Amino acid sequence: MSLEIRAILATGAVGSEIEVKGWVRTFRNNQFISLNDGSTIHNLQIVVDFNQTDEALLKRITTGAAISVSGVLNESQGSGQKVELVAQRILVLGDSDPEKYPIQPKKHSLEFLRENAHLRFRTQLFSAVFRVRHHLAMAIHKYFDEKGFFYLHAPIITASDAEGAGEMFQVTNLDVNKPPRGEDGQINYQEDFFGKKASLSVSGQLQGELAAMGLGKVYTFGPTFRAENSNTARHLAEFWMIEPEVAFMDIHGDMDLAEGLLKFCIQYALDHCADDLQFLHERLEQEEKQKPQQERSPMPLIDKLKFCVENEYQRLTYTEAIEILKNCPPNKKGKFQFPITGFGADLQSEHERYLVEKHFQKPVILIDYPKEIKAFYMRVNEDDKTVAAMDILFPGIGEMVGGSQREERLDVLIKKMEEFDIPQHEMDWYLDTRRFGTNPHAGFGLGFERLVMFVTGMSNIRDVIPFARSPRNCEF
RNA sequence: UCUCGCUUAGCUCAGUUGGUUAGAGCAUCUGACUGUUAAUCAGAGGGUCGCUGGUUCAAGUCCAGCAGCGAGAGCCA
Repeated sequence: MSLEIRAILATGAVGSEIEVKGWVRTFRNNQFISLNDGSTIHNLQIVVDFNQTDEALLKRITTGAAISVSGVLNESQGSGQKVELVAQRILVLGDSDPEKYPIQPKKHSLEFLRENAHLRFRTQLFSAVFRVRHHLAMAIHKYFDEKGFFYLHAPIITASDAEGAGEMFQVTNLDVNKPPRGEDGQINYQEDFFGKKASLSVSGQLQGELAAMGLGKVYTFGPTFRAENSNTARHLAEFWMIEPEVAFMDIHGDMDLAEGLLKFCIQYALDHCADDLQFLHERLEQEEKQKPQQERSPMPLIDKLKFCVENEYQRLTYTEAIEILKNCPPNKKGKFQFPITGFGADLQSEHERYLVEKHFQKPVILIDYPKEIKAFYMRVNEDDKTVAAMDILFPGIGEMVGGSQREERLDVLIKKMEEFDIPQHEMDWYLDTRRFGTNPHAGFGLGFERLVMFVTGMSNIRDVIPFARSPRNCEF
């Protein structure tokens, strides 16, 4: 039985005879193997007596090779590690041709590793990122489970295109070269697999609302698809989203739920990923040193994470934010590309960044947006000008969470749907929630990859998902 | 989709006002050394300068188109 390196480093007894399996990171001095098995960021040092080892075997111990080693765990004579494994028997399980293996014992650019996404799990950086990603996913489930939520599997294929969250990917098994057409020349979707036009889901919210109207508190956590031609470091065509939906809850409860979730997840990562976060922290500090003083982040990674757990997020209304922005120096000096003149304007990235990174210097929750710039299902406030929407903005990330209290009044909702040009007959099942036992309820969407970005300090969203899907890119 | 930038060895990059045979570090290979931690020392191999076309006696270098990648913006999570 071979042991995990994580367990050996944590509890391995000096003098014990053990076996390990892993991949060679480096082989120094014909004598020292750095072995990693993915269980931890740390490597186990294997000591080889090259005088007693077959030369042909030594030549096969190359970067990337999979090996099995048995021997005795000793206290290390070197200063880099406490214990090391003195090899008695080494087996090469899988060779790795050093002339061809792309991952070298040297620094690689993130772009290069992205092109080699199938091999990047073998680097310290990406193994750390994906271990953190795992723990954050566990934290999501733990938070909701402890609060009595039920995990709802919303459908991935949907025939509803009224969610308005973005462009959709069509799902069909019709022959795209010669689809069946009706007399009017239009494609006849009655002959398609579902008997109607279908797409990949852009949001599980509407289905979440249906479930919340019986189960009370539910959340979804699954893949979500947007066919937008977005080419940024913050968008993916396929990403994972968490969408809780709660009956009998207003916008303030919604904010508490979201802020609590973010703090819980960040604390969970601090508790469960200390070694990986330490590595990411140091990596980021190295990177910051390369940057000019002005562009440097005001806080190192772990301090920033602790700050976001310990401090209240700044809550303010859209109208208050507009006042701050209208009177702020960059607006007065004309530094904004989109100057703020008054109520009604949608906030651009530059405005959100000013509020979060310059003015408040902490996460910000904005509520009560003008009703025209938000989705049809958000509840109209008493002023009839704003809706009970909330966005949580994070430094360096932008919008982490978008949520709202839902419009529970049937007549108001129908009127809004007319204003937004949403065909009522297609959404009858949704309107039934307002016809039968309607009540104030609320929910939000959290972009999982954006949370992973924030916690790991990675600056490109394609580096926190195993295999990124983005415009013109569907490799692996 | 828009704006800007980049594309030179396996990787990261340098390459002057256009001018002989395009360089460095790392990696790889060979040898030496053998308690290393990005090991060290000596040597070697490695290039269709993204693609297509143009200007010129002469193009890695200038121009145009295309492609890919990146940064920012829009859309949003």
